[in-house]
Amino acid sequence: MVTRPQSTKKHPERASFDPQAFLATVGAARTITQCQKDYKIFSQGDPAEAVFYIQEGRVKLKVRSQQKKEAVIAILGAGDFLGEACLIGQTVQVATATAMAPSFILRIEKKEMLRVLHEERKFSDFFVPYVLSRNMRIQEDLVDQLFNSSEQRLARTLLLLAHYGKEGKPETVVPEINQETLAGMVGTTRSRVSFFMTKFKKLGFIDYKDGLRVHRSLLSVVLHD
Amino acid sequence: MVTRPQSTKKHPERASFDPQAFLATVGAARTITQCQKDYKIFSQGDPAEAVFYIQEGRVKLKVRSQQKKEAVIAILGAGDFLGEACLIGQTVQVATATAMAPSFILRIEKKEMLRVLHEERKFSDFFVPYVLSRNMRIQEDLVDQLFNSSEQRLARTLLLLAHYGKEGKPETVVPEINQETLAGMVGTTRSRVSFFMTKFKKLGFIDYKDGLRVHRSLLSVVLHD
DNA sequence: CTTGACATGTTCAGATTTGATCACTTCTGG
DNA sequence: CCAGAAGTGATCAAATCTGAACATGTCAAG
Repeated sequence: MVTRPQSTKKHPERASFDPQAFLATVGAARTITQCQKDYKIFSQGDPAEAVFYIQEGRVKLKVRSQQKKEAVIAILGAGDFLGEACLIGQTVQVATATAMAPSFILRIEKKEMLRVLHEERKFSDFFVPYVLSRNMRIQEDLVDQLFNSSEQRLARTLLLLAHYGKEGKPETVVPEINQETLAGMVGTTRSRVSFFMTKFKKLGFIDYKDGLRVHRSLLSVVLHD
Repeated sequence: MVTRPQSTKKHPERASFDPQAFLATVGAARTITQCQKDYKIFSQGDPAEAVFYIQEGRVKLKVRSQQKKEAVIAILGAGDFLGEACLIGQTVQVATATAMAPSFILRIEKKEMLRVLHEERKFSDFFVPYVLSRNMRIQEDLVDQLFNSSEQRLARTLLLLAHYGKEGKPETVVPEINQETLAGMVGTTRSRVSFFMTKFKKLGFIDYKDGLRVHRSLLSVVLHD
């Protein structure tokens, strides 16, 4: 399963932090890239020497195994960081980061990131909770994997992608997500995803009026035994 | 699958940090508990208002689902933190933490933890890489779940528990770990674990001379298609 | 020694999942 | 208009997994 896109709300325990203010501090050691859908920010195996920050857009983090299987371990959005592992000595990227939509990506050199983390209290006060929350997100995904069937995981993924939990209305899922990617997120095969999608459609849990729409009734799948 | 016990080596990118020095700074808002095997540090659902630090010992983090299934999401050792989620506003524990061996556990009140993180640069310089490395560990577990069969995941878990990657010698696995727990870590059933354990035994990948011992040859299971 | 509590080995039928394949539908560019 | 590419729906045998049952082994308390 996969980490859901970052919701805009931040950490309740902390005064919110203005990314712009942060930008100001990193001086020259940063680059802003405006990129299109399918642009590769980095690839698995690339040397890891910078951290990336999503100003706007959506990015998919994909891992490929020796056996050529692929899994999507996270879908990240505005406010998320990528490639933080280089900060703890990871020398190569363990995943491939691809833009799923036009995005603005900020690149901060590892050295600069370390300096800012060390010297700018405001920034580390912001970053610690951020990393902790990423932790929680991944942990939830792991728990989901350990407990639930692929049908339930698909349902959960769809609900999260539709950012459920906000309002009660059926919400449109990010349109540009195909069953292949869903399979990678859920940890199953495309044929399985297709199978469940038609099942959900038949049961009225989802529909395709103007893109894929997820109904709250899909929750019953997640909750059921 | 499950996060392996903390190895003693710390983050290569950072000067090492002396937990004792850290202890000195937290003053009165900490408690040291010496506890026995099976002592519950906290239970799923408990209010989360402190962070715990393992000075010595080993702790199992278990989650129970509505359907009463249980999964072990991490096995933590000396130098690891527990219950950090309260720092980002999590109000109840999402897991149960149980000592697997006699342990020394330090309890730091949330408020104090936040203060120290904010004010003691040395501490946050230590904590950020720590949380990032936890992140990596969980992420690896997630990837393992997404890619590998339960047989492979069991093999990987055993190798990690035997802290493979240090030397080359067969190493004794923590003796006090039963198949039930292994099943919870791997995300499968006990009967499956038993089945694979006997298989591994027959193939000479593990043996029981003086506790469970894992051979490097078990790696072949992890690596094989 | 006997009992009970636990951990483990084994089996098995039924459920689920995989992986591969084929057909059908949009699209898109030439 | 056509060819190719990509996404989807569907099927199916083989592989894998679940959940439950039952047998055995070990240990400690009574």
